[in-house]
Amino acid sequence: MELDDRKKRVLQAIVDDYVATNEPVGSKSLIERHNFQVSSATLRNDMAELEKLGFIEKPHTSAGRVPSDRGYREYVDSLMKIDTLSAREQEEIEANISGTVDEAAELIKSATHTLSETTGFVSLSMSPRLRKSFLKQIKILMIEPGKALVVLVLSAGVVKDKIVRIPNFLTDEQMIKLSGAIEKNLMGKPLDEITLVTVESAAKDTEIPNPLLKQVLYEAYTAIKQADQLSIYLEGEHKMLAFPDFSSLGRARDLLGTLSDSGMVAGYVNEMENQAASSGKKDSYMIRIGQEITLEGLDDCSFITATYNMGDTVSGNIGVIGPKRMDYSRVISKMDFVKRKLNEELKKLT
Amino acid sequence: MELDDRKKRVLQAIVDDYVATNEPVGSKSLIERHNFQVSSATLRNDMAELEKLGFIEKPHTSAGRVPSDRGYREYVDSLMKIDTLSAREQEEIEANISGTVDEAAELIKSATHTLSETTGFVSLSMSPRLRKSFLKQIKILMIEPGKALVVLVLSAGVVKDKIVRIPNFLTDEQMIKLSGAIEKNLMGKPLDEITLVTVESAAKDTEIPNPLLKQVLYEAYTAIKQADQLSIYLEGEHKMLAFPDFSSLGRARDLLGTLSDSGMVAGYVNEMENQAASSGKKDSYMIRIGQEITLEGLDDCSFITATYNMGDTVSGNIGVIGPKRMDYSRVISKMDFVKRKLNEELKKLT
DNA sequence: TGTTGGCACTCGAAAGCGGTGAGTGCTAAT
DNA sequence: ATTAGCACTCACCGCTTTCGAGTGCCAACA
Repeated sequence: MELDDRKKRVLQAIVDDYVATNEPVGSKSLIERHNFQVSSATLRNDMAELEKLGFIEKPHTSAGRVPSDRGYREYVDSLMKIDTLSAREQEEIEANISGTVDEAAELIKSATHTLSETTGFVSLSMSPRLRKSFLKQIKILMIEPGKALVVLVLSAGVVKDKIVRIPNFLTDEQMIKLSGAIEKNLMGKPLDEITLVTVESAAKDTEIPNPLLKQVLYEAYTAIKQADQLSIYLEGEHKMLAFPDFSSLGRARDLLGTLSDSGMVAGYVNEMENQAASSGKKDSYMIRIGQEITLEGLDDCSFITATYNMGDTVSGNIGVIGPKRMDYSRVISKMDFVKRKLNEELKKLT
Repeated sequence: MELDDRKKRVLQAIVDDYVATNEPVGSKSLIERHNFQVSSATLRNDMAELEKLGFIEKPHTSAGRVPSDRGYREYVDSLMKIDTLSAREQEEIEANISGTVDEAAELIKSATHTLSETTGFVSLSMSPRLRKSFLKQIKILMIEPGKALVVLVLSAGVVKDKIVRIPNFLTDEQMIKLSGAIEKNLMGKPLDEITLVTVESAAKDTEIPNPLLKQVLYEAYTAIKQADQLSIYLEGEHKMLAFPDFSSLGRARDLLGTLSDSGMVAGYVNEMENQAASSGKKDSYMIRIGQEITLEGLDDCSFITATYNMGDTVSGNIGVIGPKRMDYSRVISKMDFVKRKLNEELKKLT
């Protein structure tokens, strides 16, 4: 069911106009704004057809047409051409990302911030998926009797730590010995291959009494497992209130309510990433429109994400959430640029 | 200009009714709901008086009265009696705070969460003011050539760390020696007494070449200074949208916009704390109502904070932001209870 | 077969309008 | 100082009217 050329143009024009004006667009105004070489009656016929095919719909009988989710989908998949950013825009983004920050987490946060600023939407980032990164160092520092700090240094330059409880009577020297033994045996292992058993066997050849060992090893293990937990960072939620699309208090509340459940959002982003990966994605971005999003209250939103990389095995996501009535071309090109800059900067860190 | 007894009762009744119904309250309905032993005409006179004194005002000529900021102020300062929580409420709060968490930051976060849940408002917490805490340990861990991790252990059981850049050719042993020297000299010092000079002189008696030293010391110093920077955590912003008081999109946007600037909010909380401290506060809570709040868009809110303590010298704040048309008594008693529980749990940690 | 002008029809948005009722201030009597 | 009474105000509700952009359909045309 291919659309003929003019129908494509019509759909494209409807999306463009609707995005620009937030008014349902009618056959007359289409003729005025774009120079189709046909009459409004002809367009009316085309529009009726497009509606039958599910690309557009009318809010009520006597109004213009509005793109449906499917219409937007067609638009982003084959109608729009991605535009390039002006030099000034590029500079602005670059200035914000390539700052003085040289910790990966800070860098990612600054990219997220820039993304929200430049698009005016909600932006988000997922922490890097560290499962596949490997342990470069693990140190257990005695803080005081009964309390220690486990410090993990991972490939890709990430450092994680966790305060843990340990048996009171463990001495400083025992701890150093133990820490060394664990490190020697786990060094170079990817996080997802480390199990409690691995950790326990790593400390076999120390002569520390077993009952003391047990707890420390378990805590070290939890510290490692905690390191590869995903977390999400969201920014600019309030900006959604600026869009007429959410001027109904109810919608706005649902939306912000859902976004406040960061675990849920994180899960969804993760799902998107997995789907894209398993379907052999070709694009540099992933996109979900309106009802395609399974999160409550995001029916009027679009969700666009991209993947950043830290080294060969570690990656994460950045993304934006905006009204589905958005200028997809601009947003995507902006996100793409932010992503590329972020990747460049991350590479410098390693 | 003291209010006579009945006028006090009238003001109190107006606040109570208005909080409960969100409708301007008139003389007739006052008579109905409360049993004043006088006629509505008498109350009208009293109300006219109260209005002249600035405690109440009318939204428009032919409507009932609404408390002014000054009215609320009078109410919280001398009219309301703080009620006690039911056993069930106490249990609910206790269950949420005294969890398995045993890191101070986590504990504070969980208290903040509970606060938002139980009040239905925005809640917030400030990180502990660590200026007065003293250094228990400082370790500099070599991560890889050119990169190290500075780990600070502070009194009150707080651990902070920061990744820093160091000269490439600094060896592991040099680092250990240096780290030891710094620690020996700085141990026990309150953070706010540590200056760059202190740090530099702490490393005098190592035989490491000066140019190498300089950068490390500077980085150690910045790590220390960074540790006592204040940060704020906000939760439940979206809940504000549930209140009819912010049903105008414009107000809601202003409010959430302001709250999203966490630096600004943190500054304000800090200011509140300082004012309270310097004026010899008596209450266990601080409160700002409506226009008293100097943040933009919070004219219809009240801001209530309390202070939590970690050890003798370190403290921070928790608080809530809700519509100024709130049940002050309940909110205050809840916050007070959360604070007490939090303090108990924090004490266990040290 | 695709295109066009014409026309009756639809329906939301905006504007106008009168009634209702809770509330007020004022005054004169208690 | 308190009260009953009364005229007045004004937001709110529901109703009707008008307006106009937009539609679907039809008959005519290339």
